[in-house]
Amino acid sequence: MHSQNIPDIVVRRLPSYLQVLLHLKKNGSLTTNSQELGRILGISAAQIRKDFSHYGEFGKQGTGYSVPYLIDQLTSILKVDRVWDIALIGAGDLGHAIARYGGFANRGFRIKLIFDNDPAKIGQKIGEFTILDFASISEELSWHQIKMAMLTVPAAQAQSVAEQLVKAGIRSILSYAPITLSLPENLCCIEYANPILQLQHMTYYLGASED
Amino acid sequence: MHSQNIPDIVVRRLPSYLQVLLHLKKNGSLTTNSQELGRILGISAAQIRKDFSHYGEFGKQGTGYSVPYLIDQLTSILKVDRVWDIALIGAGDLGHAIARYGGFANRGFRIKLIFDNDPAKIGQKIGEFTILDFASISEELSWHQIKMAMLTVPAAQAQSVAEQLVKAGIRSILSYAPITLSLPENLCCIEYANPILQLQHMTYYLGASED
DNA sequence: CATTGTGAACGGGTTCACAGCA
DNA sequence: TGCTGTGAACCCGTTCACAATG
Repeated sequence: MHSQNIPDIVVRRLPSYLQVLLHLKKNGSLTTNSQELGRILGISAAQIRKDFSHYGEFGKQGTGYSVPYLIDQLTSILKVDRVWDIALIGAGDLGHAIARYGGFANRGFRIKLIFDNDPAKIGQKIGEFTILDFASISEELSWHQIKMAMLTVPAAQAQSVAEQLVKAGIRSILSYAPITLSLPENLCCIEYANPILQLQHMTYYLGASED
Repeated sequence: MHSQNIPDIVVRRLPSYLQVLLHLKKNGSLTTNSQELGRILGISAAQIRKDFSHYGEFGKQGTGYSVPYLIDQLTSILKVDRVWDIALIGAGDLGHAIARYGGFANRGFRIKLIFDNDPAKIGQKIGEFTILDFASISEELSWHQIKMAMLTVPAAQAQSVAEQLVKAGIRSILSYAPITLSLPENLCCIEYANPILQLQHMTYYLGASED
């Protein structure tokens, strides 16, 4: 481990490295190298080596990297060598879809509680979950020691709800609301999931002739 | 309009500018300025002015920007001054959820066709849609003049399906599959939607003490 | 007088190129 | 020989600072 302040742009690439390594492992690869990883991810081999070098020396000259060892290292660095419980806030269509989606569990994340503030929804079931009253969020999060949330409430409520989440102890928010949240950034880490923005980025590059 | 090769990192910010402007307009603002936009988005005012300057001079000294005018400009630049039809590939849980999600229509995107290759699903209904046979994708896309696709098939099939999409005329793919697609990049623009990667990025910053 | 548009300066991320090592 | 790890060079995006202007 070499340095304290590793650029966030480096940190953002680590999860995709882990994803590729898990894929390689599933296909039976025991070793890989920076060139192969770069080819798969579409980035340069030098960049991958440099990124790893922020955390230590994981490879062997002439051989490359041990896939299982590198997976262990990245898993540890990303702190996903454990299961993180998540609170889902907002039991609308999107919230329902996410609650029913099974893809998180096998990657170290587990949706544990679901909240809404609509009296008509509170108490109802989504699969195994019972929708809880958002008014009780502080006690529930504290009891279950939950630090991460997914936010699927309407845009108009997202800022206010996010502020209450931080007050209730949430330290990371993955927001599906199409607004930029304003929170004390030393208290809470925010990521946005917004397919509209991604689609608009792509239409930019679609030629005028194409319809 | 000043230049031809505008950095992609600039292009990626344009959709979020548009998002904020639409939000301001809904709240009744007729004008804004680079400082306000920067504050809302958490980036510097200089950066916003520089970004706009790639495309023209949209503001007035001393006054700032007209919100409706800037919306028009960005809408045109991003080519979202029209409706884009989208093909949804994969009618699993995620595909169903996206098909039922109503948030695309009011932003210029419309899911038009849904495909799957599972005989048990072909012909079934999702809301208004009938699931079509993936084998007929070329004719359908060509008939409907569709250039954009959302990919919600299992990871194991994603690469092969993506290749067939490109052959069938798709030029932009928003992929929900947790793998990196390898496609001729002059033929197809790819975006990835992968909440796992975003969650792993956030756990990196969650202190060891927090559980 | 407030705010834009922009050349210049700055800073930092990427690539290069090679020493070092299995 | 093959590939890593890394200082140095390079490149490019961001910020600065100010002339221009309604």
